[in-house]
Amino acid sequence: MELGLSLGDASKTFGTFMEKSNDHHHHHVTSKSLGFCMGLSIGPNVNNTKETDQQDEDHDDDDDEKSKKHKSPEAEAPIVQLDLLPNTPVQRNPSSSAQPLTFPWVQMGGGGGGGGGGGFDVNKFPLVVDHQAETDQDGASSSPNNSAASSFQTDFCIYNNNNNKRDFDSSGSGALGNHDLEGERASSRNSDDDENGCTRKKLRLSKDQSAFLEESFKEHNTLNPKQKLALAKQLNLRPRQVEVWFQNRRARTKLKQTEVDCEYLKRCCETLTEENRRLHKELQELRALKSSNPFYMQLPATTLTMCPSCERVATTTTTATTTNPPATTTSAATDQTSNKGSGRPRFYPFSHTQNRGHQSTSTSEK
DNA sequence: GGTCGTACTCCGCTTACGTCA
DNA sequence: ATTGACGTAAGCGGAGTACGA
Repeated sequence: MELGLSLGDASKTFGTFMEKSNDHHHHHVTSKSLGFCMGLSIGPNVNNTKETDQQDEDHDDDDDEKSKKHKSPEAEAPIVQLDLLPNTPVQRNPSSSAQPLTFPWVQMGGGGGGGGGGGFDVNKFPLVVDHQAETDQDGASSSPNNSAASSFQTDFCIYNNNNNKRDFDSSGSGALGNHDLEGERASSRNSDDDENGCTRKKLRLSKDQSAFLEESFKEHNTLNPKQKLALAKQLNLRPRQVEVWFQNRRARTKLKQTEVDCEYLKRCCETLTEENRRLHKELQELRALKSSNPFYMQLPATTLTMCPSCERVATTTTTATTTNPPATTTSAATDQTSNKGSGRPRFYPFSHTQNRGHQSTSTSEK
């Protein structure tokens, strides 16, 4: 009797898994490839590569070098990829794709007395905050972000008055006492924060601004200085704000990707545990069958082995007296030790010598 | 060519604020 | 009205890189 339970060459199966994983199919480690290896591919992923390639195409200007500098960490993201970019609709100008994106708040600002061709500028201190007009405009969208922007403008009034007009804080939050502290903590690296003579408080970007940035992030998750300035100008934000937004956005993407990876690996682990349990049970059953039916030993053994390379199943019938199991479980080293000096011929159903694409599962064959 | 200082950007961590249930 | 959880803008520090002196 011969029990040919080939679990495959671990290393080869791992390679197979990796190849499959890179092929956008992140299935579980299938039971078909009986190799007990877990592919935790942390190699370069396709999506990021594509993204950076596109980025390279976009950056055929002077800023190429700088924009390429910090590419590598992102390129090493795990292969388990999920498009985490929300499908945020951005209101593009449908009439002309060549024209820059326009947003309602830009036009509102121009027509609503914002002046200076500017729209709703969250970074400029309004001389007079027309709160009624603001709420009227917000009424059209009823967006909480817009309302946040309104309170933000009110806060700007506060900061524009030497950080001391706390009574004007319309938000009524309990953090008023931190305003002076905020002012002191202004970073020297953000010198543009002080261009208006005061330090800035944290703000909420408007819905449209976020949508625009999101669209831009879809195109390239990093910015070169030129793009940053253009975005900042288009959104009436400071370049530093655009920069921070992209940094935070990348961090969020990475965090979510990590969560997805973790979940995927968890499922892989569960699958492999279950597979391991099943194979152990199968092995026990076969051993029990072997002990209970010795007559079975007289029959030619049937070896069902799967090539780890091409996953082709080969069935071979041979005599029990002249063959050894190709591999009971795992390593060729084990086979080597067990057969050392025995002089027994070994049998493998695959003629790998004729096909260089298939690696032998045992070194003792050579 | 090697070294140093500076500027810039990135990331990770953290803080603080706004929003919502 | 209060409160805790959550999302996120922003600050800070360290690291890496480019560039000129």
